[in-house]
Amino acid sequence: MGITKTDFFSEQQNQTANIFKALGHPARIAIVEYLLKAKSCICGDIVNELPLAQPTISQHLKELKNAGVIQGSIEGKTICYCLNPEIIYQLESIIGGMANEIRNQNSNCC
Amino acid sequence: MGITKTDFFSEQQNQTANIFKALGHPARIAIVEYLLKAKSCICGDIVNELPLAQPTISQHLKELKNAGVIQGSIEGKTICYCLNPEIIYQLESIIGGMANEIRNQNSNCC
DNA sequence: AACGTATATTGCAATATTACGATATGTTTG
DNA sequence: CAAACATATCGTAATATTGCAATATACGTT
Repeated sequence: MGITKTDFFSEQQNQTANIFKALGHPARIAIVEYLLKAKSCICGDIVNELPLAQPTISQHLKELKNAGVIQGSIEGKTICYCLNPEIIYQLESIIGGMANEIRNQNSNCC
Repeated sequence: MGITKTDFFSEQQNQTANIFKALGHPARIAIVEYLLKAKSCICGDIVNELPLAQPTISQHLKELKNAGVIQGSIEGKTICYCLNPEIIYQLESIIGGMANEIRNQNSNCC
C-alpha cells in the first residue's frame, strides 16, 4: 500500500526509523556533511553547493528539521541552519549499542 | 519526480544514504533489533514476531540484504539471516566521525 | 512421487517521495 | 515604499515504497 504501519511498532522504533529515513538520501547526506565541514553554521550557501534547485533543497532541509537532525533559526535576511548535536549523539549511541552487542556475541553462525 | 539524482552525488554519499535508507523503516529496525537479541542467527521466526505478512517481511529482508545490512545463507529447509558486522561497524565509524567533529568544533552559533 | 513447511516472486493498489516551476513571504537596503 | 534578495510553500508530474493475496520455488519427509 505504501502506507507504513507505524501503529504496530514501538514509539522508539518509529523514532529511530525516522532519523535513519531522514538521512537516507544522498542530498541530505551531502547537506549534513556540508554542515559538518562549514564549522560555523552557514546559511544559504547550501543551494550553491548542491546540484539541486532551491525549492528541492528547501524541502530536504525541512525533512531534516522535522526529524530533528538539524536546527534552523532566523538570522536576519538569511536562515541559519546547523546540526542538532543531540540527535547525532543519540544516533551514535544507538549504533554504538548495536556494534557492542555484535562484538559481545561472537556468534560463529553464518 | 520521485527519481533520485544519484549521479550528482559521490559514490560514498550514495552508499551511506543507502544504508540509512535501509534502516529507515520501523519494520526493518524491528528486524535488526530481533537479530541482535536472538544471539544465534535465527531463521524464520521473524514472521511470527512481526505484525506483517510473510511476503512483506521477505521484501524487507531483501532490502536489508541489498544494502548489505544483513546476510542470509541457506540452512537446509530454512534460511539463516544474521547481521553483517562490517556494515554496522562502518555505520558506527561514520556516525562516530560526525559526533567527534561536532564535539571538536564547539561552535556557539544557533 | 506426493505432501508439508519455509521462503521468494509476481502483480497490483494505495500512498509516499523527489524534483522543480511558479509564486508567496519575509527582510534588508536604497 | 520599492527593489533586491533569501527562503518557503503550492501545485503537479514522475517515480518509489509499502503491503498483501496469489502463486512459485525449494527442501525435507513420508
